[in-house]
Amino acid sequence: MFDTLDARKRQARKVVTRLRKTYPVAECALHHDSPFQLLAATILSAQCTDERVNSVTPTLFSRFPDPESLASATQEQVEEIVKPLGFFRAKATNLRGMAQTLVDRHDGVLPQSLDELVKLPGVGRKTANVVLGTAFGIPSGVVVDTHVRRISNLLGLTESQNPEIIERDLVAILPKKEWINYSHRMIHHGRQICIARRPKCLECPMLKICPRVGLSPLES
DNA sequence: ATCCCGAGGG
DNA sequence: CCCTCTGGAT
Repeated sequence: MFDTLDARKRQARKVVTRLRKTYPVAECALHHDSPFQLLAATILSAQCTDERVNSVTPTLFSRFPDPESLASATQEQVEEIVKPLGFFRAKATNLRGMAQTLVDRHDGVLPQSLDELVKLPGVGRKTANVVLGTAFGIPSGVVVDTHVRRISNLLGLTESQNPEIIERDLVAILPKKEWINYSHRMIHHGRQICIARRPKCLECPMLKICPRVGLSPLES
């Protein structure tokens, strides 16, 4: 769609402008009171809406508010709490392993580098970028989740389906200042307007710059 | 490429 | 019934 790097940068600028105008406050929707809790909530958010994560984290964090307490929890205790989220065995295992690793190797404190965060059980680039950007204000990359992937493809900002390549493409055309906000706003946009199943194109602030329009019937 | 896993929408 | 929801590990 956009052949040159320059063309994609121009498109990216338009997208960023309209996102900022439409969603002035870009915030993380996962409830948390500490970087550790944000990390735990983000691990739980895999293949599951943030609302559902928020429905179990009050219980989880009231019983296990920090790495030490979560590391000492039993598998059954954690599974019971996270069961409604799906993947409950893997998520419970990852949460406990993550907490145990923090206690054993990091003095119970979150490392502030992508390389170290990614070594924690259940933590990939997406989760590490969320924590670095949102909890520590360190823009180490762009968070690429299902919404960012889908809409970035739709808007012609990348052609790839591979999250790592998508992140590389986005990093190349977005100002570093916008990395964190871009993801938060895209995720919000994906949930409210550009919904995967049934996009509300007629309400979309980016209708005029969306290459999809004209190629297929407009969704209401 | 496949598995983990459950809930809700269309 | 199929798809999607802030993925990650094997």
